Amino acid sequence: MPNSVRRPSHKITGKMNEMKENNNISSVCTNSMEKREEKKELTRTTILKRENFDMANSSFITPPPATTTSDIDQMPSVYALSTTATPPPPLNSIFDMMPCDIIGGDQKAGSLGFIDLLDINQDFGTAASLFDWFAQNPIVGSQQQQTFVPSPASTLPETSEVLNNPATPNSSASISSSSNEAGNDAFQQVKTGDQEEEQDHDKTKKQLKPKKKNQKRQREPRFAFMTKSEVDHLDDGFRWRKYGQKAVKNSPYPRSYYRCTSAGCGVKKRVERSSDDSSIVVTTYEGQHIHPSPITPRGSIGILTDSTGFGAATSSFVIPQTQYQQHAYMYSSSPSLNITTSNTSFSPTFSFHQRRSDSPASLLRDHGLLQDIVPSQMRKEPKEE
DNA sequence: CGGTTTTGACCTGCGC
DNA sequence: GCGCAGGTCAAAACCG
Repeated sequence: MPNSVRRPSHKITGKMNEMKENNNISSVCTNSMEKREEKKELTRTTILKRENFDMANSSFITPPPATTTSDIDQMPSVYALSTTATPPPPLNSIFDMMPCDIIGGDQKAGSLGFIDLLDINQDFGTAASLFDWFAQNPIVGSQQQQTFVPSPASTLPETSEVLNNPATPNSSASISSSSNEAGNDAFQQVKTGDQEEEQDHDKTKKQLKPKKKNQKRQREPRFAFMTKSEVDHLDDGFRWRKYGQKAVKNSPYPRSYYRCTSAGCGVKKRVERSSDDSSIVVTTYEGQHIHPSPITPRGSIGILTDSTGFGAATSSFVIPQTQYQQHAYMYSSSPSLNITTSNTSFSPTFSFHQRRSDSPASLLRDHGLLQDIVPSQMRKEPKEE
């Protein structure tokens, strides 16, 4: 499926060669066959994981394999950053039992659908997947407090990390839905709050083609998450075309740029590995999908769909998400960090992730990602409350 | 042949 | 203005 490296080794840039010499990076191979085989191996892992899940019954056929013996086995450490103004709306679905930001920080209609979660899950590589955890920890109902397992204080998060932003990956949000009008409104607020992007859809193109001078480039809201995976490009249910790759400063790993292949859809995403922990992949989405996911056929999982039929068509979940807190939250696994959900309104009792040099926030901050995701004012450390 | 990836060149924003 | 780094373009190569 992936074309992998299609050029002879001599085509690889010096930087890449350098990277290969210094790291055991799966994505950096000067030998195309090597890389291809490597990809196959990774894909195999992915498939195995998917097979563990009974799509028809929405349950695991066999217990998902645990990867560690730590608390992380119990539940994934999930970190999230949300950048919107108010708490998310009520979650009256399966999402009630999920860290909302995992399934999407989308302000319009929820981002990553259940299917998409699966897709992500399937590519978690060796990490204990979120889905694994969900399957094992059927937290049902509301008024439930979820305390996420802390990640090792000395290192990066062990499993996955979600950084949320108004924008979400496969948000069906751009398509109006009776079930999430509020979400749409909220989304508008979010967009206008951040920047006036009425034609955000066309904006991307504009900013690419005739780059007018003195016209400050405005970016789509972003949504980023971190996953521990051997696979760089996670399958999120959408089709992407790689349009660029750049070496990242202070990082041996390159950053790849992808664009949604759907006509008119300007959603982009970039994927890079953490320089500190090569097993962690940081995926950043930018923009809103204006179309259903083309690769979410596992419809039996579609527990929730949106009334427009959009969600139904895609088997993706649509969360009438509105706005999030106008701060960068860390859905942390730290014992002191809790997420409490309510059945009437999603008013998570967020606790700010304590500043730690090795925290995901600082990680992103230090590596230039956070600044792209979270508005500057929000990047400021939350005040003690 | 159409779609995707690769990759050097180019553009843009920003700090100095 | 200059240099740097991030982001994008687009031709060529590649794959099914």
